[in-house]
Amino acid sequence: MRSVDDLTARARIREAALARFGADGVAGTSVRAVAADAGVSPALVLHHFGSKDGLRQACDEHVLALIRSGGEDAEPSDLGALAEMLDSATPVRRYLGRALLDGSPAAATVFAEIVERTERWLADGQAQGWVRPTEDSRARAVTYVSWLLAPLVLGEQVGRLLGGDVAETATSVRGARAGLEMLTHGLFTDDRWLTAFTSVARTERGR
Amino acid sequence: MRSVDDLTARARIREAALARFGADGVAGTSVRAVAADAGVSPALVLHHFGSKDGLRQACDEHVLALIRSGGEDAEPSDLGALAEMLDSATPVRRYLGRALLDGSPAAATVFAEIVERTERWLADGQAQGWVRPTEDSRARAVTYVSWLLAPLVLGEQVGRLLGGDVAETATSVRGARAGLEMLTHGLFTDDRWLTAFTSVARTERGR
DNA sequence: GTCTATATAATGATAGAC
DNA sequence: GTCTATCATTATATAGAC
Repeated sequence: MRSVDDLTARARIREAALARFGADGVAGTSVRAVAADAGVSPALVLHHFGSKDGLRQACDEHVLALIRSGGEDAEPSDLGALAEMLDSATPVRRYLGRALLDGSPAAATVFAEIVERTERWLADGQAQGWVRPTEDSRARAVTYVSWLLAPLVLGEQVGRLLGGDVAETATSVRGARAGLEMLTHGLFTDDRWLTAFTSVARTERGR
Repeated sequence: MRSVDDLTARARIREAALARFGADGVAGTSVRAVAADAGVSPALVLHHFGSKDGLRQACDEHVLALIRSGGEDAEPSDLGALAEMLDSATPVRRYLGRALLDGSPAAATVFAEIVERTERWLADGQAQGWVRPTEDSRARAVTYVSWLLAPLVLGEQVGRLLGGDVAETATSVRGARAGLEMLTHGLFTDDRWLTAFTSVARTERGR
């Protein structure tokens, strides 16, 4: 693991901004705070990135590159390489969570790309017989990804209720196991909620 | 539906703050902006709520009361009364999403209460035979709730990829249906991911 | 590349009239 | 209850020396 002062000042600033933006949000973070964390003057931050928004964009692009590098090779979007990358880098996880909520362009791209990969992955599985068929494969992929990313945004809440620290390995293992259980055996033993919902949706559409 | 100017100034300010806080975050919202939306002077906002943080607390409590009123009577925490309430009030949804991410006390309470209700609901279902048994009912309830609330936080992303407007009825119906499908029939046809994960988790713990 | 010093605008909050 | 006027602080951003 490389230490902090191995980085150039520019990279150190970006790293500090990523952490701050993730923790307090972009609006809740001042250039001064980032500069202090990075051990430089506020002016240097703006010298390198032009403006606060420029700094935000640089963080966006950095995270986007990270996500892309950590998933294109391995099997797409299951709980594999991507989850591992996110699990090892808490600041990135937090930043991405906030970016998804704030709706930055890069976050939208990340989400769309993960959905794309997931949809292909599920289609492969369906062809090979280990994924159940569905009428609306797009909606399934989107919903699956939103479930996959949910702990990323709700991590603090999940962590508190599951005992350990947020994103502590033991904690996330409990959640992931419970999730996989529901995804393989299902949660309900019969169709009652599915049929109930379908009829409600029909009524809704028909009125 | 009651119109905006039926409300007292105090309520109008709170309503405006809820919307702004939800859209731009607390840090990204100025007292002046809230005052402008509510059609009052900035000073009046602080007169009624003491400080910006007081205003935030008032919003928290209001949302907490809303959630409690919209779920205690009906069947707890399935896609029923709660989902309906959230579906009809976009500003509340957005506010709650941000509050969950920011980790306000009220948001933590909301999350914990929903998990509590859900766990009881699932236990009932298990006793009556329409919910599958599990080893870790707590983790399952937490994970289920995080999935239930995922579209709330990732709504913008989900909406964009599913075509329609965010939280448009037709759009959310597609996602909800896909989710229920996975929860009743399961997503995978065999144990491959569950066993793979279990063995990985064992290795992780053993080292 | 990095700093100090500073301009300029916006922010949360207060005082006091009505 | 509601306003106008204002203060003190903090914000982003720039200028220019080193």
